[in-house]
Amino acid sequence: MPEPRLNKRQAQAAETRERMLQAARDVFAERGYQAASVGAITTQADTAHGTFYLYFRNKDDAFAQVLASMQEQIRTESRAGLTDDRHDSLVGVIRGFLVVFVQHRGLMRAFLEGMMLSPPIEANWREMRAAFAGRIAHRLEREQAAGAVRCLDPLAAAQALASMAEWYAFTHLVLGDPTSPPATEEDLDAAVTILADLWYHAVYGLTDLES
Amino acid sequence: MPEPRLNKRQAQAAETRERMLQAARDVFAERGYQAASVGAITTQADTAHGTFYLYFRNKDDAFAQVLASMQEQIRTESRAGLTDDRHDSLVGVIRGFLVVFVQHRGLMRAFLEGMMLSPPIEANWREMRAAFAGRIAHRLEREQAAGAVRCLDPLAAAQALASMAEWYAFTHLVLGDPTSPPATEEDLDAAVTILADLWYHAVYGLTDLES
Amino acid sequence: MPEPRLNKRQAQAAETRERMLQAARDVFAERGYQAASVGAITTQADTAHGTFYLYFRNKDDAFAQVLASMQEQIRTESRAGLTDDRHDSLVGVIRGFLVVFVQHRGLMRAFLEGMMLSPPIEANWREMRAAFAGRIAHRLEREQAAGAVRCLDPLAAAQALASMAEWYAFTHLVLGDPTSPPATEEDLDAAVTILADLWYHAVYGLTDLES
Amino acid sequence: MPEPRLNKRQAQAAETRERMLQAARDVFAERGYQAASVGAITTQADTAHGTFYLYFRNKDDAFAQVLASMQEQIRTESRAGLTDDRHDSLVGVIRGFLVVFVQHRGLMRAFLEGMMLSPPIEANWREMRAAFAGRIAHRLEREQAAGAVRCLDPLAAAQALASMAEWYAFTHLVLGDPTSPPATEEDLDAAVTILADLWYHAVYGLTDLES
DNA sequence: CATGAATGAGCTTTCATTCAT
DNA sequence: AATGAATGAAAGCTCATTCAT
Repeated sequence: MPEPRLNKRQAQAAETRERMLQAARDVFAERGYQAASVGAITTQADTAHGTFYLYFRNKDDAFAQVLASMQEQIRTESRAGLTDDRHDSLVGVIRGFLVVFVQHRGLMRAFLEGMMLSPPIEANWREMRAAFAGRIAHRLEREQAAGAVRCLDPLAAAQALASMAEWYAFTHLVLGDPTSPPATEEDLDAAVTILADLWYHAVYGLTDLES
Repeated sequence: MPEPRLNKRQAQAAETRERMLQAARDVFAERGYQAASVGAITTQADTAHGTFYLYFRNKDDAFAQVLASMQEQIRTESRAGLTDDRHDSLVGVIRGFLVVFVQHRGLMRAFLEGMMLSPPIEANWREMRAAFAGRIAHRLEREQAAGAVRCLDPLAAAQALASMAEWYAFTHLVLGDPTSPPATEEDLDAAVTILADLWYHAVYGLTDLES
Repeated sequence: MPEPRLNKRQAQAAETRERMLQAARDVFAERGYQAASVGAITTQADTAHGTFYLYFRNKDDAFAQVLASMQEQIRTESRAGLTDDRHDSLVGVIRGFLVVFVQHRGLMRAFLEGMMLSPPIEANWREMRAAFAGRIAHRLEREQAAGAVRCLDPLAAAQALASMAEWYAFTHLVLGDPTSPPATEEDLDAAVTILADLWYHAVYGLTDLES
Repeated sequence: MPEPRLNKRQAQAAETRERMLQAARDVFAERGYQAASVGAITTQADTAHGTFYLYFRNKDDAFAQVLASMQEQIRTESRAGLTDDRHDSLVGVIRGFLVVFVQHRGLMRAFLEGMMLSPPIEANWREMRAAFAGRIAHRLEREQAAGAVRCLDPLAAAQALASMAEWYAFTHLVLGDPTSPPATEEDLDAAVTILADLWYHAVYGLTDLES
């Protein structure tokens, strides 16, 4: 059984780690990937400069941990209940996806920035997207098997549709005029509507090409 | 007949400017927006360090000029002949759009990176996208008026579809394992195919919602 | 009793700070305000370049701190005992004033140089002089009230007399052939004598104008 | 007899020289000694950058020529008529001296700045002051011989009194709050009054020391 | 576990001066 | 006589990282 004195130290360490991680989150979200500095993080965490390196191997590692914690949070929250209705179900999935961009605005921005600069971050993002596209592709395959969807490459289609949602979300909900206020609930609704509509028709729609 | 005396110096200066601009292009494309350094550019251009500032006000100005020259080239080349056929026409537009991403791989990456860091660059990109989306929206409106397209917000739809093309192009043709070779002609063809297919059905497709 | 663990680091830091400040003093005194470089200071202090910025916000801040330390030293030393005798007392004040110029030759030169280049430094100097002139003016007023001094604007007179002392001191004790040795004790004595004589007659002398 | 074609060139060259000198004057007066740049001067003179070096050996040389032309102008203008009256005569001399500071405000400031940085400029200034002090000393000697002035070192006294005028003029008429407007006619009058008064009493006044 | 002083490579920018034209 | 492109040596400042305490 661990002695209480050690436990106390461990507890304090855990508390420091949490504070540091939260500080990193804040700073990365506010300043972006490059502009975030170790000094700013330790100041925010109210620790000494060197303490940073007790919990992170380096700045990149800190960013990776921040992203990981964000992704964990997303996984926990996004248990979108799928209904029977194809369209409602799609709307639900898209909304769940977009909500993430709104909630983690600053971090998503930093994520994209980091993606352009650091291969590991790019790989991270690639995985995230592969998971999302994979689920969509899987669903498309089943619907194709059931004859509900016309013939198209399920994976490519899934990636393209995910791209649409992702980039539309990013440009409309994350970027936006920095002077103007962040995205509102109405912006989110409008985005869900147009994306779901196009997505639905892209997949289930029939055109003269099929006739 | 122009005097040779005057021309010789001007010609040499023009040559230097061209070399410098090309060097800036190369370095920005290779290293990205932030990591590019004035020193790397002048080394590449084989000039003295200070010469950089004869041709650019500063690093940002250099990047702006590089982007401008790229955009100029794009405008010159992208006179995609539109055919009568709706689908062929769409394929042409999309292909023209994607080709840019393939040709200016590194620069597009730096562009996106810069977008996240510098408001003027973001504004630049915003304009570029507004022009593209505007043209699409305009076309959608006309087709709606002609009854060929169902009721949907033309601008929002145009932006969403442009997002799809843009981000799919970026992630598949620009990003990607830096070790693996760049996108091939087949990658391009595949991208055009899936994007055109989805786009076409998203706009012209009819589903049970319309019945 | 202070813990040795804490003290050792603090002591080392204090020592570094002192070394850095002394180095800054030396370099500013030797090269002047503009020509002094951060590199020269850190070389002199035998520290890394970046260490400079641990102790000073920037070069101007370093200069301000150097001046402040000089002024502090002056304040500490200049507790000139005033005697009852008007003339002796004046000689004491003037000597105390001049001694500063001799002791801080290089720094006074840099001070004056900085004054011409940087408004904050000018303001600093202005304050210093206002304090000196203010004290003189105050004394003149009292003596006027006592009928010992003829009618003249006490503040203007104080400023003019301070100017005389200041500029004579500067030109004779600070400037001068850089090759020739600095001012000697005799130079100082001679300066005190002439300044005190003129000052005394300027204030207490009677001429045909008063008859 | 020189051919007219050559003369024309010479005339143009003279005109360019004049323009360049005037531009240098303006720039040095406006920006000061260090901050003045060759580029600013040639821009102001509306010539090519390199042309500067046809007329000046380097920046220091340009400043020296500017100062020389100013001093020439001062010599030409300052033929102060001396009256029989000692006091009036002194007022005239002091006023003539102060007027220079008011008229050449910016240049005087640059002069002082340069003095602190460049030995040749310091030497230049030293000469200028020696001439002024010499004339005063000479007059004092004559008056001492005539028994009108008490026993004091004529040269030292002249230097001290010149210092008073010089530094009071500089601090009150040249420096001044940069935000406040430059010295007015009233400032000048006030300065003349106080300086003449103190000077007169310093030289001709009798105190208890003489009794 | 926590500290924070110290490091030093690296960056952008300015500008006096030269010299081929 | 005039040009102006080219040079390159400085300079100030930031910040990720290390390590003795």
